[in-house]
Amino acid sequence: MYQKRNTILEARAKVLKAMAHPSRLFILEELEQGERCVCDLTEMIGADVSTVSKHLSVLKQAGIVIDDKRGNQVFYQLRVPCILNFFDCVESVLSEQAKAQVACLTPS
Amino acid sequence: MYQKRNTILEARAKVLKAMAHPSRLFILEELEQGERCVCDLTEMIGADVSTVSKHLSVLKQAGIVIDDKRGNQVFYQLRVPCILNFFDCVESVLSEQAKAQVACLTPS
DNA sequence: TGGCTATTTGGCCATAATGCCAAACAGATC
DNA sequence: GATCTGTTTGGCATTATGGCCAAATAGCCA
Repeated sequence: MYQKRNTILEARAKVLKAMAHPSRLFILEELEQGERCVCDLTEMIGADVSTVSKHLSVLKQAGIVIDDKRGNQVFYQLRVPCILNFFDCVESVLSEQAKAQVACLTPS
Repeated sequence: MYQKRNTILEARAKVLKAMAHPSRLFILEELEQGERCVCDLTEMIGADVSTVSKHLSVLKQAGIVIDDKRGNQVFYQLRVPCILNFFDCVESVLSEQAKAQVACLTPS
């Protein structure tokens, strides 16, 4: 039973881990607008193509994006768009942090 | 402008990274039920106390939990409960994966 | 076929994350 | 103060991650 729960937690952790990188979050936000080829994303991110390709492969392996080869380029798109709803919540973590920091700096 | 966007993405990535570990997800689920002391969590997780303490410190630094020392024990609780809404979506990633796998194995 | 573009893969290095043990620290109790 | 319990911190070994370069692969077009 515990084993089963752990398996689920590991699967979830993998998905989160796949998202937990600035460039990969950037990619997800871009894909929210529509599909993008590797070359587009590479130019926007400003890293080596191989680096971007590896980020995309991480997202793909996690099941978050899918790829579609057309001609000699590969287009990626979101497979599970709801992924992005989460950020409202992440933002609230961040704004809590900000509030706490202000409270810390404000002489009471 | 790009700089600003990157700062935001880095902040979000930190929150996700903090969550992206099975034991830390376990902790978050437990805390959803209510506050827990380090000793409780340690027993449930079955790792060294120091390990669990470090996981908690990761969550705390990310702003996801807060701690409250009472007597000689420390109780942790969720600071941003909405964090858990996300898992419906993560589950849909996982079920998509499962579907794809089945489709792969099924002779067409 | 040869050359061109787009993408992925392998190799390597630097850095970060994980987990344990041991030691330090904090609070309670005697 | 001495000691016990609960928690955190430091140190270390192991493993994973991120990024670049170089090489391999795939599709196009002449």
